[in-house]
Amino acid sequence: MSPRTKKQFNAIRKEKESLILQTALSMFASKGFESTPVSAIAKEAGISKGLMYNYFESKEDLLRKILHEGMDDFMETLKIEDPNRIKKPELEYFIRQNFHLLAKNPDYYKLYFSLILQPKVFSILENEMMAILGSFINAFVNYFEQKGEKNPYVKARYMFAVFDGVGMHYISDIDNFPLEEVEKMIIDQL
Amino acid sequence: MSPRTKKQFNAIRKEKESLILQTALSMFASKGFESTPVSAIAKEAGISKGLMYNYFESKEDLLRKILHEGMDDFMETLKIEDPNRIKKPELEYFIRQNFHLLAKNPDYYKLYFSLILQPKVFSILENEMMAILGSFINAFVNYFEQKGEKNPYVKARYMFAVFDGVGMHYISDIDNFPLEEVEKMIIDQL
Amino acid sequence: MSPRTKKQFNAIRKEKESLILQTALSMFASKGFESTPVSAIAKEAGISKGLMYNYFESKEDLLRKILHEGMDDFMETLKIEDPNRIKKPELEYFIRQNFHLLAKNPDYYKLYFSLILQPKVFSILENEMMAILGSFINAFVNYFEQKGEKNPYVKARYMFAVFDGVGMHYISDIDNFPLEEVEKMIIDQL
Amino acid sequence: MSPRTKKQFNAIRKEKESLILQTALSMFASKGFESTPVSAIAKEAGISKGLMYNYFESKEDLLRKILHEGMDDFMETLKIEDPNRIKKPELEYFIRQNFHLLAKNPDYYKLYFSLILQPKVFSILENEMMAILGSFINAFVNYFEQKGEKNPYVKARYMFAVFDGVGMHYISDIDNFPLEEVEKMIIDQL
DNA sequence: AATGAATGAGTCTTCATTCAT
DNA sequence: AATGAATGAAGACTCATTCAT
Repeated sequence: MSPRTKKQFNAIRKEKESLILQTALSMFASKGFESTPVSAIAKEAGISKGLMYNYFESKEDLLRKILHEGMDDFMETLKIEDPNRIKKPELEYFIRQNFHLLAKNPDYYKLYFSLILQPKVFSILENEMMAILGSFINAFVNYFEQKGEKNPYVKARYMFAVFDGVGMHYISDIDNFPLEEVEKMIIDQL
Repeated sequence: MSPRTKKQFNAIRKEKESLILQTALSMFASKGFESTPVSAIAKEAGISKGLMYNYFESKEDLLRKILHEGMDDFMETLKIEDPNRIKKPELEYFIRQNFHLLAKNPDYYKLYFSLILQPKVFSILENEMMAILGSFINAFVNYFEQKGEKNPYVKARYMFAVFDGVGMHYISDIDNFPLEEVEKMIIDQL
Repeated sequence: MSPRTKKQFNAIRKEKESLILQTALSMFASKGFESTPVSAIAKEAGISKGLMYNYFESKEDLLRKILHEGMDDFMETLKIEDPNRIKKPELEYFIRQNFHLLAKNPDYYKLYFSLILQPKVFSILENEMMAILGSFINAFVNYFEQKGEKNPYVKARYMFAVFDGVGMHYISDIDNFPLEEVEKMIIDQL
Repeated sequence: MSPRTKKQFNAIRKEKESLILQTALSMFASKGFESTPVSAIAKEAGISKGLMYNYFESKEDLLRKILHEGMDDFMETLKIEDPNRIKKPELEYFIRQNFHLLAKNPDYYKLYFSLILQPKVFSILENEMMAILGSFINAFVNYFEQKGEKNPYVKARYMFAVFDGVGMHYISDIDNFPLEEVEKMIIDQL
């Protein structure tokens, strides 16, 4: 009968928030953002519509939080020690991790790709994504410069285009796309 | 006094249809399909909402026609004589044309990419797109086999992933992406 | 090359008007008035939408003319010589004609019943119909009075209710409804 | 402070659903189904358009529910113990009830008659109505057989045609149609 | 913290009618 | 007399969001 402590409250809140995020991610991925009503997410998550707005300011806010969470994971996994002195093993690791995340979390990437290409949604994250992409590109440019490559910037942009292209094709055709072999091929090209 | 001739009517229809298609393509590309109301297209095109439905059965029909037109252009431009005996110059030509279309028609590709990963929309074109992709992949596999490449299928899928990746990054950042140099790099890799 | 005479023009006009009326009647009967667009009638009749409005002021006008035509037929067929001195054979004749028209022209009665019961449409014809019904009822009241019936007015209203009820059930189930036997039964009851 | 209980919600739902059904019935009866916009029902009921769709899936669903409710009343009131051994008092009771319902609920019958002959709407209820009509006709056929009537089937169909005819004329001219006397006349004829 | 009734702006679509030719 | 392009006013329906309890 004693009132719950603040800690308990927070734990419950966090758990419910996570449930909503998971549910929304899965539904956005399979039906699309615009085609998934807030009411459907609430029903699937087993809570009321009203309560959703206790956790997220708006549907857009919910989306933003999902994408941020994924981006945080991404950044976490792909942290580069010193972007100015990146070495080949590190680069290889980066690429492997990149594809590893993809294979491990196809739902998230399905959502990511389906959203990133929608102008309206893209605008929500444009700046953040560009900042991330920019920092990785810088690291790659640096690497290719060290290697004495002729057009380091071109090569770097090309590499990231390749990552996304492979990602897209993989999540579009998971059963047939030869992800591992392609990964090998890319690494060999370095 | 006398009614317009059939020729006159046809001219009107053709012109207006084209106007609507152009307007819609441009708006779908910049705002997204779901986020572009029919009313907005009509206003932009300077016609009434109702007239849209004189030319297109539905918003979805309009989309389908836009996509088909683009696919026809694509097929037209990239026709390969004999897919079983493709030669290097032909392949080069294919790649150049591919990027040429991209640079010439960024709006179309913006739309194409924004749709390709949305389950609901994708189903509209799934079969047609898969057939096209499949035939091109076959031609590439064939080419790489002739060249004695180790994993022709892997290489072919990789190539198409690269095309889409480059396309995506180009249309996401037209001003900065070094399309020509990347094209050169890809051709040199052959 | 000589211009058509006024007579010819009139003949053509009349023919086309009749074509439109026929087409509209048939379509209204099978799909309903509200569910039959003017454009569909025009197409079915093989003329342009615009021309329709050369013949009829509006869709409602077209409906009114159809109904009037049918009512004229009805009146024509069921003319009663002297409503004040109606005799049994005349009454029998009236009833027979009534059912005869029904069996001969089910399409028209389908339309008639489907419309007469729609408030909006009914208001178009309310006065005219009521006048007609009223005059017939008077004749019947008169007849039943002569016969020394107790409640001539009640009997008369009952009779007309029966006519419409039988009409409705007949056109709703033409194949099974025993129209002739029912007719006989009604006449025997007189 | 605390959310409403389930009971409270149920009470609200029941009351509002009933309000909408009543309002819609009344408006459909006076203006017709097709000529009554959902927005008008909402305004008349003092609620928003959107709320209508919280209670009914569609305008057609609303119509269906209204009709079903009326049919349930009808079935309830006119339950016949053993359709194979129907007796005269039971039959009289049936007829009286039939007309009683009519007089008590003219709006519903107005709607019923306005719909019954519209092909599009009729298809919604065709099967159910036909089943009901069929079962009653069987009971009547049975009764007339027992009575040694010459053409029991004809007589039965005639009776139901009469019921509908009287109903039609009554609801078309409530103030003047002598319903009670007609009822008496029908019963006397048995 | 929690509910779901309620709102209202926005979306697609239809169609009677007009009009330039 | 004839065409069909064009309009615009409606109509059904959806859904993010608010709010009383």
